[in-house]
Amino acid sequence: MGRAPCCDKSSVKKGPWSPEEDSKLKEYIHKNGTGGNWIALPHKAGLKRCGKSCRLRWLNYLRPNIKHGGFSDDEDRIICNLFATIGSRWSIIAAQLPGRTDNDIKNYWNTKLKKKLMHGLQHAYNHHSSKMQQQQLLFLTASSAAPPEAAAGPSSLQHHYSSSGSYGSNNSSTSVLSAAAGSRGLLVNGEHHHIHTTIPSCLDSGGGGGGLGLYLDELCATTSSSVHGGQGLSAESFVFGGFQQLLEEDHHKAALLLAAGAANQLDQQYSAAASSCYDEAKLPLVSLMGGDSGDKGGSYIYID
DNA sequence: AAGTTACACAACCGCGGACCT
DNA sequence: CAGGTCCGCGGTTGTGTAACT
Repeated sequence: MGRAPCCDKSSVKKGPWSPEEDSKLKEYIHKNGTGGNWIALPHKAGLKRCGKSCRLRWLNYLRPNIKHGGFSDDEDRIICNLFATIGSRWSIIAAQLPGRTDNDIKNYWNTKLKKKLMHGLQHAYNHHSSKMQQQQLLFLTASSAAPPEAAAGPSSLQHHYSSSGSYGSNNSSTSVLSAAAGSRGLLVNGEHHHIHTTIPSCLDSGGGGGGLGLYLDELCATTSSSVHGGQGLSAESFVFGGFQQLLEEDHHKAALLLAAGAANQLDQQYSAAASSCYDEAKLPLVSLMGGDSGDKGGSYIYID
């Protein structure tokens, strides 16, 4: 037995709302409130609409004090940072931005902010990696590009952390990061790859050297690393994403490019760190993680 | 000027979970 | 406790319009 439909689809109007419908809905809610029952509301308000449609229209458009468009740099930063920490939990992100709706933020992210970040990263990457300038930089998200295995989340994947240095793990941020990472999948080309992170000397805040080995045993893997202690990646530093670098000549190497910092800091932060680290890196440099502890932190990830 | 493409935004859909009976 | 109902969320699709050819 299937789920009962929320309304009679054949008798409700769909598509864009007319000004008359808007005013009916506004007037009704101003007089009566939502009544805690969106299903019954359209009938009471004299609207031939599904309750869910009314709810959406009210919350995303008609509700007082709604702001549309024109996101500020501060808002960009907040969105990036929250996306880094909790992933695509738009309602939670929206709660931090008065006047913004989850739908608005989601659309803004998908249409503008993601591209803005990607462009900044690609620009910096190309600038500092002439060897790879012919290669394809591909944005990846679990929902759109990663294969089903990756989209299935961490439980379907095997993550092994191997330590080749002295670092500790932070369980609290592990959980946050795993949750965030679980919503994404990062495809690492078909073979067994080792991913290492290391702190570039220029950015190391003094916590000591050493690298983190993160083994990805399967074709696909979510990425997560929350090792703290100065060497690792922190939840706060994990901004979004992933990029996949498909290496044409060295075809089994793939790279993750994880954005760092807020959108308007990307070029500056990435460029500075990448330029000082790139020369040292024997393996393809694929990622910079911006630090959460001020401007000193940061890590690279590379894959061999 | 007409046709096509790209983009931004609005709206819909289906699922999971909370709540109620 | 089980089943039904509804809400809220996130992903996806649809639509209008600006930009381009």
